[in-house]
Amino acid sequence: MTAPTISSFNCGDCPIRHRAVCARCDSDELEELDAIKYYRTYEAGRPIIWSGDSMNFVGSVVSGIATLTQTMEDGRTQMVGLLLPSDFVGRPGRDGAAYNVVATTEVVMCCFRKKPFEELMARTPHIAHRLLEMTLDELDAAREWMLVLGRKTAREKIASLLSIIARRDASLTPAGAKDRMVFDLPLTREAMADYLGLTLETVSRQMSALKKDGVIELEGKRHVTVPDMGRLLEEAGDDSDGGFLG
Amino acid sequence: MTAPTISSFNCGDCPIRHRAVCARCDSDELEELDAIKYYRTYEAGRPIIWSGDSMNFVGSVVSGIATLTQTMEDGRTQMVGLLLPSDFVGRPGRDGAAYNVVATTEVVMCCFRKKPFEELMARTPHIAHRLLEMTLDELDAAREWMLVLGRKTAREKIASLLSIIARRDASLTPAGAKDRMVFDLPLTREAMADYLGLTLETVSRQMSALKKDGVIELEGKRHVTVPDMGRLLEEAGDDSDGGFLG
DNA sequence: ACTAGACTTTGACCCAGATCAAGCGGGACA
DNA sequence: TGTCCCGCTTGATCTGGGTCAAAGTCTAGT
Repeated sequence: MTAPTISSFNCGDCPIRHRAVCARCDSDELEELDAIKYYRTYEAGRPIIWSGDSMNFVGSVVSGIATLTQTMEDGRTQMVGLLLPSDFVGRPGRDGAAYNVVATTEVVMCCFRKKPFEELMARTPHIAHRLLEMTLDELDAAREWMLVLGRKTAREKIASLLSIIARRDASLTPAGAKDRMVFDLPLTREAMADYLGLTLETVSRQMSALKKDGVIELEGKRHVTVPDMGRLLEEAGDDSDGGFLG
Repeated sequence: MTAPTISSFNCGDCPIRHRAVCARCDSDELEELDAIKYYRTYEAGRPIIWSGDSMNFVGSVVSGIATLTQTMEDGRTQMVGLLLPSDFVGRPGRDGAAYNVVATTEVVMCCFRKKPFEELMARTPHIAHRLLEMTLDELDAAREWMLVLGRKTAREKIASLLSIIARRDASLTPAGAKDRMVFDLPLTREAMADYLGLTLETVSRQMSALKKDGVIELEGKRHVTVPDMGRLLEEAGDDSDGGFLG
């Protein structure tokens, strides 16, 4: 699966039809989007966009996981976004990319050339509106994340990240058992460290500590079981189960 | 100046007319906004909105400075937004406030009851569009801030904050001398600490260190002179003057 | 199976920044 | 004019997490 061969969806069958930037579109609008869209696949580890490059497209993640990162000249890097299916990449109205976007797993993107998309958006409130809603959600997530980065201990940071990933998985599997939770980490220890502003050694140590204390169970490095979600949320420093309601 | 007496602007004379959520509105749209707006003044130190409260209005900061903060049960607090004139408060489509909003100086808000504003926004692309643009800017700022919180040293954090404030002041005084810069800190040492994820003692020490090293000059506690902006940006760990271009 | 290489864990040590604890300075108010 | 209070500075000490170093483990490829 090395070649950038394109799978092609009819929008009606698209797995992110109801969550992406097109979620609110009616069939006419969808047809217009259909006319300017194209798919593109990126292998795991490949850059999708490099900071500073001029961007000629925007688009949605259809499948896979990508990260948004910022880097300082000396190499320190901070993840500033974790892109999941339906998340939007690129900023209408801006030319140069502000961040590095890298495929963590194989990623399929539904792309739109920037100019036509901007024009379409200008006359399609359904799109602009949905994009606003998604951006507000991202801003909320970023602010939650700022509390984690600025004020939480290493243990709380790890617990926070695990609960965020668990919560997201729960939203895909709606019939969630509230207590027990099982999922695979989509990130390496290093990526977790970049997410949380830690070193990978500290991430590893804290994972081991949480395991020793029975907060999580590990099978291999990536497969996580949380026997008691409430306990994990306490460890994260979030007031009890607020994270599920907020 | 204790009473919540209301000054009343004609929108045409409003100091934030061209930067706020109404920036793109034509005169008809402005009239509609005018019909549902009201002004409200908050004294320095007063809460504007408390996290969890249900919000019956949204609005713009007309003058003064307010902070957005998040707090953990044990009192650790992290600032997640610094609201300046023209910044928007509240989220259309959400009932409960997610953050504490507190007036740092005396603040005048131009408020809209939420329901009518949402209705107006739904049929006024100029408003929705401008709000999207502002939200994207805030998201960018939040991501910049995440790099500061996650990866910068205390000294770099202070230098970053100072350069952000200097940059903003420069944008109001467009004829900026590129090198030398003079401004007043709008924040206490404690607020700076909450902004940067530090303690107030560390903020104080790093301010002293930057002063000793000639990066800044201090007159009183709040009046800052930056003799060489390039130097400050170096100290912030930003690649030279990228901050002014980005 | 065997080896290569990437990812992870664990240990020993160190340091930036937190914590604890005095003092300082300047404005408001008696 | 004093004194109270709040914001700020500075010093002494402690510690969570970083740094450096060495093994362990999993997967893919030969």
